[in-house]
Amino acid sequence: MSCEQDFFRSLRNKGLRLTPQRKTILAALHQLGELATAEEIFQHVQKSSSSLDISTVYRTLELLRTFQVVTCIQGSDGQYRYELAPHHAPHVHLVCRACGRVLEATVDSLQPFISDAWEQYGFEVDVNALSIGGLCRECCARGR
Amino acid sequence: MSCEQDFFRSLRNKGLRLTPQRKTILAALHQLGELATAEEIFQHVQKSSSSLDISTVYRTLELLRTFQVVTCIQGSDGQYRYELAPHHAPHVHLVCRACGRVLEATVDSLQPFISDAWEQYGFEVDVNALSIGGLCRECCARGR
DNA sequence: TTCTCTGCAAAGACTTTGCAGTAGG
DNA sequence: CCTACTGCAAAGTCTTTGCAGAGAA
Repeated sequence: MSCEQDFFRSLRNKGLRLTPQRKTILAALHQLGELATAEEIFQHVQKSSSSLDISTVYRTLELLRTFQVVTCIQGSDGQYRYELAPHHAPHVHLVCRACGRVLEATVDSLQPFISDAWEQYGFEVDVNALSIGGLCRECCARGR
Repeated sequence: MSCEQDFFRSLRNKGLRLTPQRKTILAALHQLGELATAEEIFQHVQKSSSSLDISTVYRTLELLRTFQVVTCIQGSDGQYRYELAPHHAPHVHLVCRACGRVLEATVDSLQPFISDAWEQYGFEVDVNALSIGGLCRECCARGR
């Protein structure tokens, strides 16, 4: 995966190292695909018999975040959730406050707001780490 | 403040009670105005010599939230911040990921997105509890 | 070899919960 | 007078940190 190569290069530029643990976590992120918590990544890695510490997961995710290899949002439960920075189209996460489900939405219709935030407030919206709270179809119907 | 009257009515409807602590916390929210953490509300109340427990603050904020008297967002530090549900125009919070500052933006330019989320995904956006991450003007300039 | 990284264990920050006494309606 | 509410203390959850040994470059 080219992603690892890129990451390795970024690391080397700063005198940092590509350890097996870091490879493993990067691989887990690929496999999990969707937004995953540190704990979920940890569990996933445990299953594939590699052993590593949860603190390493946190440290690595933070590192990946500073390199913009992953993005992170907070779910409705307050936990951080990570995913690989999209090579595919940027998207927004719709987080249901009732059931916690996360939908992905395109950002097209958000464009006016993004421009507006920039022009009026000089605020640069993190398009790739956007989470929008609300109620999903099912919870709406259920009258929550 | 009419807000307290309304709250009292809502409480009574459910057989709940309007205690001095609840009044105090509601007053603190009025006085603080801006987004405040549970801890800040607690501190504020301490100063005015009323004594109450931090757990009561949490419990009351949760109650106020279920009655939609307050809305709550998470700051860039992951803490929950509360404010009275706007009688004034709904607004969005722009949260700077670098310095934590929170700006308020109007929701007008967000309208296309809100409609889109509803039409395409059946998702009802919480307009009053929206927090958008990004970089504020200063942190942008500082090259973060 | 050098200096970053890891695992371990412990601490930290914020929030929630159980319980017995207090007090609102 | 009933039962919701509070303060207290303790536990819980997620995340961070200090340190000494391991291992990448």
